[in-house]
Amino acid sequence: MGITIKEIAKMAKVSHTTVSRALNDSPFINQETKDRILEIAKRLNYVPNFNAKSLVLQKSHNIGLFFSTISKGTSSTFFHETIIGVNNVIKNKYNLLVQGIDDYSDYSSLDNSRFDGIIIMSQMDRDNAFIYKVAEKSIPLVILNRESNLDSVVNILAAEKAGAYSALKYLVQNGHKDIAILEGKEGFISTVNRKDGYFQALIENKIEIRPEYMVGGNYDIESGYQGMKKLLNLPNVPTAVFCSNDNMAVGAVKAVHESGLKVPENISIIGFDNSEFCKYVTPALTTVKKPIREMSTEGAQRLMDMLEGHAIKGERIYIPTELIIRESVTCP
Amino acid sequence: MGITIKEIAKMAKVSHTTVSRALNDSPFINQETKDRILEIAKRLNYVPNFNAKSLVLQKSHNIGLFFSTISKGTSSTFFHETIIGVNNVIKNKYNLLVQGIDDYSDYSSLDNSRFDGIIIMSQMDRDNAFIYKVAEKSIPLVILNRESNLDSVVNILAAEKAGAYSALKYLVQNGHKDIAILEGKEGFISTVNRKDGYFQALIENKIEIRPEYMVGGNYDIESGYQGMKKLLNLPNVPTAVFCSNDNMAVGAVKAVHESGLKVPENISIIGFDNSEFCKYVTPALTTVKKPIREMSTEGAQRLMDMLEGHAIKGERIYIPTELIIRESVTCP
DNA sequence: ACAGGAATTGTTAACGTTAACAATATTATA
DNA sequence: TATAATATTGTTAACGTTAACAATTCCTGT
Repeated sequence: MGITIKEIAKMAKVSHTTVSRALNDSPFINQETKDRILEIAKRLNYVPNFNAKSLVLQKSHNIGLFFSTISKGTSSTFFHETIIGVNNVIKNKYNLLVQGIDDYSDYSSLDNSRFDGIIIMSQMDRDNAFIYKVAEKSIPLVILNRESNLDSVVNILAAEKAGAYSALKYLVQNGHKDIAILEGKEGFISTVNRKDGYFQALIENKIEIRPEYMVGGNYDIESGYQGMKKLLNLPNVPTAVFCSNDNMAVGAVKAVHESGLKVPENISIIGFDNSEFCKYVTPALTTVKKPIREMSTEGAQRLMDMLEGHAIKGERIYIPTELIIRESVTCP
Repeated sequence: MGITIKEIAKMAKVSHTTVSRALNDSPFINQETKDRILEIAKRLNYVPNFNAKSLVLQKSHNIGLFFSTISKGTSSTFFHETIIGVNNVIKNKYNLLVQGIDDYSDYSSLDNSRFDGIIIMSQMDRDNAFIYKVAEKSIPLVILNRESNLDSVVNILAAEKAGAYSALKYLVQNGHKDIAILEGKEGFISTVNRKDGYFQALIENKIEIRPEYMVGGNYDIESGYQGMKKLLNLPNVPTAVFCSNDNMAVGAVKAVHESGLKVPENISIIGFDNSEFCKYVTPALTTVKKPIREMSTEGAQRLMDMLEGHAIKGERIYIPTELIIRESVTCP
C-alpha cells in the first residue's frame, strides 16, 4: 500500500539495498548518497513496513503482557499499575500486547514469531500450564508475582508473606489478640502467601488460631462486606481484622459501620495493596503497600536486557512491601 | 526458527502450496491429503509464522487502543473498563496493543502495516493532531469519548452534558441553590462537557452563577480535597457540590469531614463516573454512571464490522449515562 | 477407449525488507 | 603509473506465506 524502498531507490537512482543502508545507518554508504536518500524518504513520508522487517529479522517487536484474567477478579489499580510500570520501560521500542490468559482456549498459537518476549503477571495457580508452554517455546520470559523455579526465567516477587506478617505484627503491637482474617480469592497465590504471614505472626506471638476467625472471600468489595458480617455475628467478635486486600477492607468497614460499631474505635481494620483510594476513605486505611509498579518496571527492564542479548539467567528478585500506617487501626 | 510449511510439504510429499491449502480450508484440495497434512502439522506442533502471513496478506492483526495518556491523569477504573470492553469483543481475533498518545514524540511511524484498525479513547484536546494523522493514513478508526466530524470515523460518546445536567437537576430537586462545581482537568473534553451541564441546569433553574463556586481540579483525589478546602473557606459555603468525577468527590468528602462537617447532613456531594468504590465509601456516593465499558464494547464491535468489510460510514453514537442515587445527597 | 471436464496438485512469483557476496569506483602506496 | 587496499554500490537470495496460473490426474459419458 504505502511507499517502499524500491520506489525510493528508483527516484534516487540507486539500488534498493543502498536505500536500506541509508535508512539503517549502515557504515557502508557514502554520506552524500545517504543524505540524498533520506531527503527523498522524508519527502515521500516513507514508513518502513514492519511486517517485512519482522519477517526477515525474525523479530516481531511485540511484547506480550499476560494477566491471569483481565476482567474476572483483577482489580483496576493492580491492572493499571502493572501496565504503567511496563509501559514506562518499553515506550515505543516495542508494542505492548495486553492479554488475559483465560482468553486462550489452547496455547498452540503461542510462538516466537508473535512475541519477542513475554511478561506474565501471574495471579492464579492455573497459569502454570501457560507458563510451561512459554518456557517450552523458549520465548524470553519474566514472571511477576508468582514463584517459579524454571531456569532461564526471571522471577519478580513482592515479599507478600513478610508484608502480611508486618501488618499482623503491627496489630499485635497495638495490643490485639482476637484477630481475624478475610481471605482472598481461592486459587490466587497471594491468597495463600498473605494467609501464611497471618499464621506466622499468630504462631510467633503464641496467639490461638481460631477457625471461625478465618473467613473466605474473593478480593472484591462485596465479599469483604459479607465476610465482615459473618464475623460480626460471632459470639466473640474480633477486635481486629486483617483483610487480604484493600477492596475487601472497604467492604468490611462498610459492614462495621452498618452494624452501629466504629472503625477503629471498636474494630481495627487493616488492608493490603495500598490502592489509590486508601488514604481518602474514612477512616483512612492502614495497609501494606504492594509495589506493583516497581515490580513491573523491574520486570520489563530485565526483559529488555534479555532481548538485547545480555545473558539470560534465571533469577528471583523480591521487591519489599511497606506498612502504610493511617487511621484504621488503634488499640482495642 | 520454528517449523514451516515447506518442511511439512517435504514430509507429506506434496508442494508447500498444497500444505497451505490444507491449513486454510481451501476447497481445492482432496480431503484425504488434507487430513494427512493436518495430522503431520499437528504432530510437529506447527504454528504459522504470523509475520509472513501479515506480509503477504497486508494485515497485521493488530488493533491499537490509544489513550491520551496512560499514566498522567487516567483513572484506573476508566482504563481498566475500557480495555475490558475492547477485549471482550476482539478476544484472540486480533492483538490488542495498548499505547499512550503522549508516548509518541512524532506520529510518523503510524502506518497501515502496523495497525489494521485503531480505537482512540480520547480524553484531551491535543489528541487532535494524532487523530488527523490516523485519518489521513486511512486506517479504520473509532473514536471514543470525543466529538469528531471526520467522515469515515465512527464516533462513540457518553451523553456527558446530559449526565451532569441530570445530577444538577437532582440537586435542585432536593432544594439546593448554593451549588458549587469542582472542575476536571484542564484540556479534557469531559471537563467542559460536565461543566456545560452544570451551567445549563443553573440557567434553566434561574440560579445565579457565582465564579467563586467554580473551582479548578485535575480529576485526582488530592485535587478534590484541595478544591473542597477552598470552598469551605468561602464566606458563603455551598450546600451542595457537583464533583467532576468520583475521585474528586472522595477527596471532597474527606475535606468536609476534616472540617467537622458531615456529608450529606451539612453538605451534599455528587460525583461522576460511578467508579467501583462509590457504593462502599461512607457515605455511599451518589453519582452519574458513565458507560465506559459499553462504549468501548460498542466501539470495538464497530471496528470489527469495518474490518470485515462492511461499509465504512461516519457515525455518531451516544451511550446514555444514568444517575445512580445513593446516600451522599440530601435536602439542605 | 477416448474426449472433455472437474478435481487436485505443482510452479512460480509476490509481499518488503535485510544480508551475503560480487562488482565497481576511489584512494593510497610504491 | 600501476597496484593494492578501501570505500561504495549492485545483484541475488532469503525470510514464510498466499495466489495466479499451469500442469496433471481422475472421472464421466459416449
